Amino acid sequence: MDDRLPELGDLEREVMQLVWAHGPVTAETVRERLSRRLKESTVRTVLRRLEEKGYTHHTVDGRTYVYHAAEPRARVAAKAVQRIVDWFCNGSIEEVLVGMVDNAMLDQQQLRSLADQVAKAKKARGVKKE
Amino acid sequence: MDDRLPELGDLEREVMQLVWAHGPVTAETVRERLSRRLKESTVRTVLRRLEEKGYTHHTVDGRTYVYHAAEPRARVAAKAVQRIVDWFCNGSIEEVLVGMVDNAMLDQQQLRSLADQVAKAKKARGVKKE
DNA sequence: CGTATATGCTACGGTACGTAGCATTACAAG
DNA sequence: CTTGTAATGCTACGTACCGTAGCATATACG
Repeated sequence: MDDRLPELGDLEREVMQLVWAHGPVTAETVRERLSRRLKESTVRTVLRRLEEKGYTHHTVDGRTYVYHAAEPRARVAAKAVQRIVDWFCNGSIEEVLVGMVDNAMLDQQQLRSLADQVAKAKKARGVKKE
Repeated sequence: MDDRLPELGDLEREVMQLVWAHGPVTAETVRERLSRRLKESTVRTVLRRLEEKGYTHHTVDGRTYVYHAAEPRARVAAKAVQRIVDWFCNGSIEEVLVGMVDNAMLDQQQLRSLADQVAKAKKARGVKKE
């Protein structure tokens, strides 16, 4: 339930954004929305690789593959961050946050308000895990 | 002052850990401390690439290159996190933190205590930027 | 001058990724 | 049943990155 997802290339990431943004998608719908105009087979290859990597899974509608995100965007992002933390800071999230504050990406007030938002978000969603 | 550092491979990351952990280092000292036993030239190549990538810079002591970390570990980690946030969450740090809580990497109490620690760390270091 | 040591430069094999072509299959229309 | 169309399956190719290392060269010291 907690596998490490492999990293993504630029195009793969761009495609995942589309998968997350516009519900389940087909190769065609992805192709239409991409900035660059790529061949169908290119898009399909990317989608297939994303599935191999565990980012999506697909269902079949008629003859057409419909791709769904395997995990919500926020969770994937969180895992990516977790990996960073493990790599660079021996698992210490504190150190990273301190670095962010230090780097002016974040200030204390923001951090505090984040704590509130998170608490609210959790409560709003219900306890779900109990 | 705010360039995007390229990503690192596994060995490169391991070497950076040593650079951060044990002050300025030479290729030899890195080699001695590495888990695997690698050739000198290998270590030097890695160090050189790290410098090209902007992670280190070197000074010369006699004939020997001494490598220093270009930026503190926490700052590099923070930048890496920032990149994740940009990629996946359109710059919303909130979303990532919510995801982390959701993923049980972090809970509200931790987050709150982090806010305190960060505040304390900042104060302890002095205002430095004003 | 010769020897040890440090650097400069180049290389090679594997893997990931962007990109795409070709073969094949399935279903619908005639 | 035959044929065309649309979707998939499989393979490939070039480039870049990275782990790994060899060989050539320069320099300090005895």
